[in-house]
Amino acid sequence: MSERSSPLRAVSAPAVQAPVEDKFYLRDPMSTALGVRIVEHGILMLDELGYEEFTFRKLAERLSTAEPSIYRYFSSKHRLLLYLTAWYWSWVEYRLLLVTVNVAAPAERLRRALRELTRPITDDISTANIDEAALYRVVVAESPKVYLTREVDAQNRDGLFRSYKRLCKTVAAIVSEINPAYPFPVALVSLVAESSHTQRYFAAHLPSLTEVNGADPDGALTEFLTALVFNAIA
Amino acid sequence: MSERSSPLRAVSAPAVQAPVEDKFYLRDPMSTALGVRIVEHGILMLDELGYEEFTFRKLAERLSTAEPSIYRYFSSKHRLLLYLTAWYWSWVEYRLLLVTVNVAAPAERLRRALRELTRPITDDISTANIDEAALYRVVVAESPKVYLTREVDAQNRDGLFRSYKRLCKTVAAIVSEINPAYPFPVALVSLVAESSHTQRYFAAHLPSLTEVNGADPDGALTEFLTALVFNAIA
DNA sequence: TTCTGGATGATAGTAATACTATCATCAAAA
DNA sequence: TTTTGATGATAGTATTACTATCATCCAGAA
Repeated sequence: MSERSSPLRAVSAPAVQAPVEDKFYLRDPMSTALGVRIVEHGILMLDELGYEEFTFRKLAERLSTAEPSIYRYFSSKHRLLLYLTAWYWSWVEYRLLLVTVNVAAPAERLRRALRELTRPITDDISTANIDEAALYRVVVAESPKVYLTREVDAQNRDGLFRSYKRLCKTVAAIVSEINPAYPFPVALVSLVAESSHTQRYFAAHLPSLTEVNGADPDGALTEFLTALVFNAIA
Repeated sequence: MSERSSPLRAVSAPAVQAPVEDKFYLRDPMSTALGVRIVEHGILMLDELGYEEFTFRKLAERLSTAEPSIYRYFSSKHRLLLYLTAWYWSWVEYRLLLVTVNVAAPAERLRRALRELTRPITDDISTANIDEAALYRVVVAESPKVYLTREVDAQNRDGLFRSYKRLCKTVAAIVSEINPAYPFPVALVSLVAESSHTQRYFAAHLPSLTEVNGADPDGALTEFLTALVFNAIA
């Protein structure tokens, strides 16, 4: 056993034993060396192959282990993706809190929060074994698949979307601070969160569906969505 | 052979032989009785089972035919979904043009266009054999899966997303008419088109991610997105 | 009327996927 | 030293996503 703890816990609630997190996996992948490699190379292979082509058999081959060993951690590749996206949202929330804490003016806090929400995540040394940039690409290309299934309701009941919902609620609270009368704060934030991924995907694959494609696409996207929010709540 | 023509052609370009449309299917489903039943019950089964659980084998059983007969029309269930979503966007564009033609004021034209873009589609007698309401639910729950695959680029090259792109371009032109300086007209429209589905899905399955959930959710969604657009381009 | 082509039905088969079961091994904690 | 828990290795199942083949059947041309 290693001394690593689950990234979900590390990021969001280090000291608390959150029983709900266990629903993502059968065995905490961050508690063993094999588990860490499953997450690490799971991200890389999802990035390389895409969700549909990715299989546990291929991952097992890459890790020189057997398929059942992976199933001991995650009951399906869908659960692995669910785990990775939850990790991603927790990580975004962590960074978002970092840059907004101690900022008095709510407008500036919102501006910073939106920047964290809409910019791509590049690799970060603070998380060993996790290629953040690859994870970000996986989230952009695959994350809607975690909730667009017939198991959403059951999985939502199990708390598997908690980190995403909490993040949206956090940012929505800033919106309401600025304009308490605005009737759609959470919808506005979840729209921005989803759209930042969708528009980036469009820019890469269906470029005629977006203008976010010039010299500085990242800056343009943040600018586009930030203006959208501030104009909506003005 | 029946006298029906492809709905894609019927809606978007009745008189033109559009060679590109053929890429959706191996044989035009609207040219035969079996083809029509495949589309008709394909929609119903996708609505009932969801994309993942839906298979051509189950559809064949329901139609009292054999699996290979369906493969003669569509090379995969993904192609069927692609065909259905293209049909959906063509249909939306048709209705949108109906309610905006002969409206002089661009602001009013945009308002009407956004209403068509964001409201749910209910059944319509003008399309026999097509349950529009079921198709709409399928599009809301499954449409991102048509482009979130590794085949997007090839399929985009084949013109399979043409109807969606044309619709966004059409509405974006109204936006530019109102404010020629607005830098993101197409992005704004594709964002609204996607978000109208996403927010509706959230309302049904992840309700804490949106406020579009009260007494009149349809009205609230249209209002939310319309205000977003007009404030963005003001 | 016969012929013929195009659509369908029926059956079979394949490679791969998404798992599950079982048992032996092996290292470390108790 | 015993035992626990993780892993390795092998095998097997049901289902999926197709493909191949051939017989039949009906409508329209000759």
